[in-house]
Amino acid sequence: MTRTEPPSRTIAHQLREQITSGHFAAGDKLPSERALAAEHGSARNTAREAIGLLQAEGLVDVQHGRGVFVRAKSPMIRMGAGRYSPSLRAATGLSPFRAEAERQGKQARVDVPSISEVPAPADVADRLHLEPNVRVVERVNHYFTDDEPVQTGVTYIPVAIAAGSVLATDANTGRGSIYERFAELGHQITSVREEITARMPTHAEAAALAVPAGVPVIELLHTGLDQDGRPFEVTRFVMRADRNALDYQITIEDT
Amino acid sequence: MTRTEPPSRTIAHQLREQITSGHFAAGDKLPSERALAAEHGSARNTAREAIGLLQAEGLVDVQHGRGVFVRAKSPMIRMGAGRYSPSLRAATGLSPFRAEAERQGKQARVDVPSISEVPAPADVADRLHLEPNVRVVERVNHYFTDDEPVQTGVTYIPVAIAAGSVLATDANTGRGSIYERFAELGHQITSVREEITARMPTHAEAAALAVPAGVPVIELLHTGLDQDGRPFEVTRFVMRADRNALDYQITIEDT
DNA sequence: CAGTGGTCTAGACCACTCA
DNA sequence: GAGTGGTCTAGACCACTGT
Repeated sequence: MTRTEPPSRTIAHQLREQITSGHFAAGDKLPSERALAAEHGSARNTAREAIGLLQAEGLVDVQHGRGVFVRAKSPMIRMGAGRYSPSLRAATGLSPFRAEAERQGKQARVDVPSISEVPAPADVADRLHLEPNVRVVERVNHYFTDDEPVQTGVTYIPVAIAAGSVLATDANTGRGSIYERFAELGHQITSVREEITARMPTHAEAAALAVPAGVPVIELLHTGLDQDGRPFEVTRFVMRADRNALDYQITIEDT
Repeated sequence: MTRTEPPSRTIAHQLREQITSGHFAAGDKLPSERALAAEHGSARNTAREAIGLLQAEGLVDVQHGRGVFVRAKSPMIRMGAGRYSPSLRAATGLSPFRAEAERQGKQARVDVPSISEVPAPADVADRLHLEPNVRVVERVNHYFTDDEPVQTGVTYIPVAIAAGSVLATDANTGRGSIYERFAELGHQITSVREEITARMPTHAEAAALAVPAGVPVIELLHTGLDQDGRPFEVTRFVMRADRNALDYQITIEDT
C-alpha cells in the first residue's frame, strides 16, 4: 500500500536512523554527497536533497568544504523570571543577562548599537497603553556570550519616562541593570508579562544572530510593570533557540 | 566588493521584498516556478531553489498542484500559568486546554491514544526527584482545535501516586481537569515550573502535528508541584509554534 | 486537459578547507 | 591538489489540482 518512497527520502530516512540510533554520534561526519550518491546509485543532487531535508530538521550542520556533521546540542542560556529579582541584581550588580552568563562561566558582552526615538510598533503601544505610533525611546541591544551573538533585545520606553535620564541617551546605563534606573525614576519593577512565540528567523535576523539552518528563534515580548501595575517598558527579545531556554517557576494564584 | 549574488538568491531576495513590501499579500499566489525561471532566464530548478529558501523561512506555503502562497499568520492559542487556576477550573469545569479553546470559540478535542507504564526519561526523572529509569505512568494526549492537531502532551506520574486511581487506567479523567484528581489524591497544584525551548519538529512530530515546512515547535517541560513543594507530575508539551503562544504574568518575588 | 509542484538525471564549474 | 559542499543547466517524467 505504501507508495514507493522517492530515493531522496530513502537516503534521508537511512541517515536519520543512523543518527538517532547512535551509529553516527554528535559531531560525526556523514558520508559525502558524492559517496552517498554512489552508494545509492543516484545522482549527486538526489543525495544532496536528502542532506537538505536533515538540515531543515536541524539534525545536521553542513559546512562548505568540510562536510556534513551531526549537530550537537549546544549549551543553553536559561532565563527565567527570577532574573528580575532585585536582590539578585543587588548581590551581583549585574544585569539579568550578564548574571546568567557569568553563572555559566561565559564571557558576556552587550552592545548597544542604537538609541533613538521611533513610533511605537502596534503591539508595543498596546502593551504600554499608548496610542499606536506615539513616539517612544528605542534602545537596541545585542547580546553575546564568548563573542557569539545569542540574542537581541529592543527596549521601548515611553518618552515621558525616559526623557532626561540616561535611558534616552546613554548606551551604558550604569551599575546594576537598567531596572535600577527605572526604580530611581519611580518605577520599581513589580511584575512582568512575558509573551512567547517561536518562528524561523527572518533573513535579517539569521544574519545578525548567525543562526544556522534548521534553527528557529524564540521571540519574547516582555512588559515590565511597576508597583502600581502600570507598564513602563516593553522589550522584544529574539533569541537563537539552540542557545536559549526559558525557565519559569510560578506560584499558582487563585484569581 | 559584494560578491555577485547567485541567481537563486536574487530571485529569493526579490520575492522576499515583494512579500514584505505588501506587493504580495498574505494568501496571494506567487508566480509559478516555470514563470520565475523564464522571467530570470534561469533553469526551473534555480527558481525552485529560491522558493525553497522562502519556504524554510516560513514565508510561503507550497501546495502541490496549486502553487506557492504567501503564508498568513494563523490565530494562536495562548496559554499561560493562569490556566492552572483552581477557580478557573471550578468555574468552567474544563481542563486548561479546553477552557482556552472555548474562550476562543474553537472546538476542542483531546485524544488519549495511550496510557502505560514506562521507564522515566532522564529529564523527567530529574524533575520528579526519581532515579533514572524508574517506572512511571505515561499518559499521551493529543490536542485538537476544530479537528486540527495543535499540540501533544505526554504526562508522567510516579507510580506511587497514580496507582489505583483513574490516572493510571482511564483516558477520561472525569469532571474538571486532571488536577482535580491529583487534588483528591492529596496533591494540590500550588506552583509550576515551566521550561521552554523551541526547535524544528522531528520527522515523527511533523507527521503527527501536520506541521508545515518552515514552522518550528515549542517544547514545554511542565512540572506540577504540590502544597509541600514536591513534584507530582511532569508533562512534556510539543506545540506547533504557528498555532500556540505562551503568556505569563509573573509577580517578581524577591528571593 | 492544462497548469503547478515533486523528483530525478548527468554533467559542469565554482568556492572553501586542509594537508 | 584532493575532497567537499554550492550552484546551475536542460531536460524528463510523475503526482496533484482544477476547469
